[in-house]
Amino acid sequence: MTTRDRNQTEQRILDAVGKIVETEGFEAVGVNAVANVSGVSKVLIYRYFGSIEQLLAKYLEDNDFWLNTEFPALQHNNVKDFAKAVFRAYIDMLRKSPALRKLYRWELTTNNPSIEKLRQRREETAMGIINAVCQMSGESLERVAGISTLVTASVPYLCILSENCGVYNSLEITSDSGWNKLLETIDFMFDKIL
Amino acid sequence: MTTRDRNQTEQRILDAVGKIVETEGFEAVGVNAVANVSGVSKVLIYRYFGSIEQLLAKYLEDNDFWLNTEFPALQHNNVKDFAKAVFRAYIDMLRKSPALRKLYRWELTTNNPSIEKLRQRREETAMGIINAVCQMSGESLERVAGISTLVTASVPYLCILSENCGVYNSLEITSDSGWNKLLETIDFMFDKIL
DNA sequence: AAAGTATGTAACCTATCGGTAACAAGCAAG
DNA sequence: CTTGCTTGTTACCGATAGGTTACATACTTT
Repeated sequence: MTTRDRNQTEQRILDAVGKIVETEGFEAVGVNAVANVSGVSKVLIYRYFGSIEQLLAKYLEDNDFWLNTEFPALQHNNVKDFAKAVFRAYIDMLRKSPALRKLYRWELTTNNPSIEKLRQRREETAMGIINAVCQMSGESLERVAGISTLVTASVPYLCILSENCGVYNSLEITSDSGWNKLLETIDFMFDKIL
Repeated sequence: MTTRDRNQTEQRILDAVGKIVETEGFEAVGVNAVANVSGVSKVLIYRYFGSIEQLLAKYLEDNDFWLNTEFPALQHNNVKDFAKAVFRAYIDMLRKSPALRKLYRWELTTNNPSIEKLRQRREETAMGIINAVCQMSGESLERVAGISTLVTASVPYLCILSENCGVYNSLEITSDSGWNKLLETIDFMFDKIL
């Protein structure tokens, strides 16, 4: 394009990254692919972003992927409902966002400074919530962390898997039907445990 | 090599696949890589196996990756101990085998007939166990399937992640320490729920 | 108007990928 | 011995990857 507008060009490049990420994942984000999808010469990618790594870093920065949904305000009266709501939001987030699913998938095959930073922020957010639940419920840190881990680790796995596989343990993970059953189980678990 | 022994050559190729899978994962298994690692001309890979897909199919067939550990014999007297033992075995299996971790990782990014077959067999095995637990405990299928899903989905996720990340929700997923805490939580959960 | 800088493209380079053709050498059967 | 099949290697092909060089065009500044 001969628009001669650096800001617009940069945005065009970043938009192309987003499109590729959503459809094919971070693994597919290369100079040639971005150049083709954006319609911009690949030279400009290097000129404006330095490298693909830095381009991806910028993309991650723009779409702030560290646990960004505003979590339901801490309701100090009811621990169980709070915990349930948090996980519900977490599941919704991952089920709705292809890009986020692709990010979680990418993290399983790759490691780099951007990802480590993301993980660190996520860890902080998660531990904040976990500590809050600990105080509210009187349960031990290990217990709450353990339960939380079972849920927050299985969810991305199932969400990623659902793009290739329809049924897991007889649950339809591609439709609300299966996820509602899972949510019921999670609710039940918190009722019994917390 | 000029050994002139087809069986041995085929084995050499398959061994190379195994080595690549364990270290770099299924994504890295290409003709050139296999040829280099095995020291065999890549022409022979095509001649003896047809394609990389078929080579991988053979590899998966040889190392039977469908939930293959002999699970603790069904103890009809104690449901909880049975469930705990099953998951303990599952975790051990995944933590011990790099190849199996790589397989689970591969399944999240790829789909093909071999993988679908694996998933189907796994589904059957899992549902066999789940149904057994249902009958023993009197719990509903949805409940048992839900709980089982939380565990069997979070475990591969954490095992894969542990190759790039040391701590998750304050748990050390790279050492026994973290996993023991998780096992305690699982035990606790079964005590409270089943 | 002239010089310098910012924006853009086309063309090229090297490396590597999957895949094949052509050829060399061993071995078995007539 | 010679014919024919099997096992093996070398060398090549086209496609595509990341990355760079060289050049054209516009805008800004003096």
